[in-house]
Amino acid sequence: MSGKRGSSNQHEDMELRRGPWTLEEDTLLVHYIAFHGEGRWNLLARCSGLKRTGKSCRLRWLNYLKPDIKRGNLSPEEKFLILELQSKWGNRWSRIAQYLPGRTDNEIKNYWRTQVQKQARQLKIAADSTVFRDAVRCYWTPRLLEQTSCPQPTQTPHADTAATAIDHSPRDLVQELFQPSTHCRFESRSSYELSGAEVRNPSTSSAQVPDLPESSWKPVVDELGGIVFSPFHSGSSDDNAYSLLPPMTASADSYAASGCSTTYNNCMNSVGDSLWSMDELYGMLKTWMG
DNA sequence: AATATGTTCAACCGCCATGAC
DNA sequence: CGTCATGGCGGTTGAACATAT
Repeated sequence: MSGKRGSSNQHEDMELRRGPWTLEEDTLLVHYIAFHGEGRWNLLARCSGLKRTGKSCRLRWLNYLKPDIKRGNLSPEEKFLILELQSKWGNRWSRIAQYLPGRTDNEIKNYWRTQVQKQARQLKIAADSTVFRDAVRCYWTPRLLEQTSCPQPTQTPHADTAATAIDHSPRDLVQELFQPSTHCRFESRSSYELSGAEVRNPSTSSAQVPDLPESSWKPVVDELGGIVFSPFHSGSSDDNAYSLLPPMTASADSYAASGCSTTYNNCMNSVGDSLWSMDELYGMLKTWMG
């Protein structure tokens, strides 16, 4: 709480309200800002008649009342961006939020905690571990990409795409982040790189997926911080597709076309058709990742 | 229908950086 | 240079709601 030290004034002496904001308070805050603009939050709190701290007013405005706040569920593109940027920058939520127009750092943080960390807990992996990040990139990211209408790479890759993409829409940024030649590769295929289009439509793509030994399907961390991709593919389009759980319903053809290894299929088959065991999945991941 | 458990997300807290004095 | 006020950030909490038993 700010303003604890120093001057004792009338505003501090009066009882401050806490908890959920009322419609009246919201109206008061919106009208005040309409007349006086944002900023100087403590002054705002004192002069507006709100019995709130400046911090509370600022938070309410930035996270809820500001006109350009976007409502509703995060799009696949936005989720993809969160995963990708979090892997680059860690929990720099405000920085990540700069690349998702209309989304607040609080919302992104909540998404990460409720959705992403939940998966980590279920897998019994630390959310900040390399294993988990690889799992995100190998299972989750491809699914989100599938649900976007991109990537259809058309632009020249950037060395640091995010740093140059602040004015882009999430979809633009997804496309930039998903530049195949810089971000997607496999350890054992130095000359082979998946393009986004190939990933999206593996069964119809003209991609030349080479025959590789099962053991070669091993994701590696891209030293540039780009996407490290595994071709596991889900046909699912419901919300479960956001789960880290491996695909249950994708056709054998699509797996074959996408180059899915028999090791992977064997693992998946061994897990069963009804429920996934997180322990088994984690064991498979460990084996699979070497 | 009642209760327990899990999930979501708005709001708060404490710390830190910055700038004014 | 030290003190203080302020704003911003990331972590955490808890009420409301949803789902399971």
